[in-house]
Amino acid sequence: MNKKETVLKKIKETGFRLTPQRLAIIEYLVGNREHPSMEKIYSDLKPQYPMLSLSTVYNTIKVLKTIGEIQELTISDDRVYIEPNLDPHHHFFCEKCGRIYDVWPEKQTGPSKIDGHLVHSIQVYYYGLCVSCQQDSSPASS
Amino acid sequence: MNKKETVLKKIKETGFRLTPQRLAIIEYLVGNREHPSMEKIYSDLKPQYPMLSLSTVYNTIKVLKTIGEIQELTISDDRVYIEPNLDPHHHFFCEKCGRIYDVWPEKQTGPSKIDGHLVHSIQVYYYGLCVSCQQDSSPASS
DNA sequence: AACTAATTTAGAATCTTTACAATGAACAAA
DNA sequence: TTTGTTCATTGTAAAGATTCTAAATTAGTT
Repeated sequence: MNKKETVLKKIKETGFRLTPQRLAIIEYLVGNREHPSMEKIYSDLKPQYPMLSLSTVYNTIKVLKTIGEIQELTISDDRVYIEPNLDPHHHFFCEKCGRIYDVWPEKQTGPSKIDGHLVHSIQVYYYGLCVSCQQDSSPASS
Repeated sequence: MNKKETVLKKIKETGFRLTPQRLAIIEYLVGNREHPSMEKIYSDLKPQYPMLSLSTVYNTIKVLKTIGEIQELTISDDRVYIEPNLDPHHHFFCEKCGRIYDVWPEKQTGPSKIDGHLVHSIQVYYYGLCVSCQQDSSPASS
């Protein structure tokens, strides 16, 4: 069973309904190695699915987060980015261009408890100047 | 020279002006082990400094970030939290009550470059259920 | 085919953060 | 100490992301 089928099965099992809009969003996210914002998901899908609304994107992302099939990155204060790739890894945020890069740690450290607090997930964010922006000296893009 | 004097000196040296409002905010933050939001800083200081505006809090925080005397935590998507304590440490965010706890790593890992990207700072965020919320079974507070 | 509850939709509302323009004040130089 | 320039403050408006709402629709079940 592939990833998409796994997600659809989980949707059903948890009592959520499968709608064309949700299917479209799931297909968009499965295998996606980018970190799209809500607006990006919406505007990318809108041409092909004109019956899609931004509210539904928010709603579906909430469902997918609830069933543990995506994570939300609060790496920047301007908006939330979606991480569909649950393989444990870190992120680098370029303070100049705003791009987000995946960073793969040699070994993921993941304590289940820390100071008595129960840990559900961990996010490691690196901030700085990306390779691309180190080369050119043009002004910041955002 | 204590911490407060260091910050004041740095303000002057970098060409920024020292105003009563900025002094009040700096005094509020130096030694503060909490993670106040902009609104919290404003409402805590307002009674004693009625001539303070929220705009000035934002402005002063921007200055303090520029001179490297505070960090901003984007641990939650609802707002930015200020971290006045620059001793390198991590943070735990309780998904039930919203409290932020400091977490002190045994040894801080801090590469200056990763995949070629120049790293200026690192944030490690843990998410889960805090000690306090594990004990009681009352509904979430936010 | 009918039923019920979940979902979608568009738009309004909310909330945080930024922008703006007029007023005020810090700092340096005379 | 006074003056002048530039930066800072203030209050409000604007922007932008996210949430809420209520009516219409539809998925999944009977």
